[in-house]
Amino acid sequence: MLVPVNQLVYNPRMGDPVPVQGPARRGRRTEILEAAAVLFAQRGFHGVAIDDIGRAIGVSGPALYRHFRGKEAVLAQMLLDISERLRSEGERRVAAAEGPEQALAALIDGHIAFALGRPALITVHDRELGNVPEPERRQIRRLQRRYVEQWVAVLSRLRPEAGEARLRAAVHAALGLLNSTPHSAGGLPGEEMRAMLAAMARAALLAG
Amino acid sequence: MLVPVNQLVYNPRMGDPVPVQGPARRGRRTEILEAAAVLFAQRGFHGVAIDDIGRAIGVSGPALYRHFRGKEAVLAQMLLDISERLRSEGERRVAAAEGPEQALAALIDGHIAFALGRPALITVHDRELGNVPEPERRQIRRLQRRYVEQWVAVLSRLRPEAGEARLRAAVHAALGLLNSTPHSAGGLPGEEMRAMLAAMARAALLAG
DNA sequence: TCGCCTTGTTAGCGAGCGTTAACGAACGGG
DNA sequence: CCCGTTCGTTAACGCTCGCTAACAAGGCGA
Repeated sequence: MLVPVNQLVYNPRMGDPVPVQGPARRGRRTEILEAAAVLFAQRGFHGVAIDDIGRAIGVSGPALYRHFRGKEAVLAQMLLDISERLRSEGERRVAAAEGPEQALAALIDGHIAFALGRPALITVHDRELGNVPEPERRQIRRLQRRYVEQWVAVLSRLRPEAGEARLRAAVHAALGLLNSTPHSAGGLPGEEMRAMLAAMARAALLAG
Repeated sequence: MLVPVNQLVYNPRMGDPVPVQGPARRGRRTEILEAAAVLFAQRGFHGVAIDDIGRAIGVSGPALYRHFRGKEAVLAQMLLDISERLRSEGERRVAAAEGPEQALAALIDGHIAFALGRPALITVHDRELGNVPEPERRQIRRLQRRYVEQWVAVLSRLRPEAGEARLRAAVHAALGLLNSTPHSAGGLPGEEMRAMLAAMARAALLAG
């Protein structure tokens, strides 16, 4: 099997170069972010060493510093990506929907797709904000707040009698329900799980 | 103010002994477990040092080894306590209820009381199992499973048409909803929060 | 072809961690 | 009154970690 040279890992101590297994050579930054997400989700930010991340993608530890300013920068970039993606996807979906019922369903479906498709990212997203250094922490919080406010806005059109504080708390609880799926994964086939979570989230939001 | 001598912290480097502030002299083991729970919830198991735990209760780091075999033993004891308490309380409540509707409401209320009353414990309980060493890990898992099965049993009497796998997944999701309250805490007065969470969990479980 | 840029490598530093060792003050029973 | 037990202390060991330094190989434009 022939492999382009830039897919080889250089390591004179390990004998001949070896092809990088993995997702077909996107940028190394992305590769690092994905490997780190899985590790952070499994063991927590402080439980993962720089060398672990490197080993997961077939390079040595300090190679990471060619792409990030440090370990905290990896986490910060990761959470920024997730928050921004949730927010923009949410905006897109709400704009494309006609009426608040459809908008709510679209928000729920989008969040479920993300939670089931990238469980590690969702896990890190709601556990590790406290380890992000201060400048980026604020930005991530802002994005998260904007995302929640989309949900609240949609929901307050469906339940105009409820106060905003209550709706916000209800949205947080519903997101907690959806975000818990990575931990309790398995058991159910994907499509059934998706439908069940959607029904549960919808019922909870309308009952809260 | 007079203080019993055994409430004084001995530390020759810090000048005169100083009264222990804190919950009125229960056992040191309990004191350590409670302080550690708060710290673990805030920063994660690996983000907390032995010295942090000691400092939180007014003693130095290695004092902990008079009461626990090590840092992991603190975590293990903590999760064992929580799991056992959830399980036994659940059993008690289910036994005291008449009919599955009341039993479900009792389980929900009990879990909410625990989540709102001891947010740090709940947080640690569903995040840090992975850091518990192997002998105790299994025991904790067994207790958790028994607790979930109580929920499943009650729910399957209310919805006999649904398969057990589906009910189990629904229960996990509902517990995720309830366990998320520590993160989104505040905003709502306690009683309103309690009632809202109960309504949401009930609706979600009956809709899933 | 030369030389720079990119992206790896290994070696090592300094800090922090969990843990153990050795010791000391207060208390309680003989 | 002493002496063992309990529960603290400080010091230090060994290990791991994040990060930097110094160097190397391949690609590519002038």
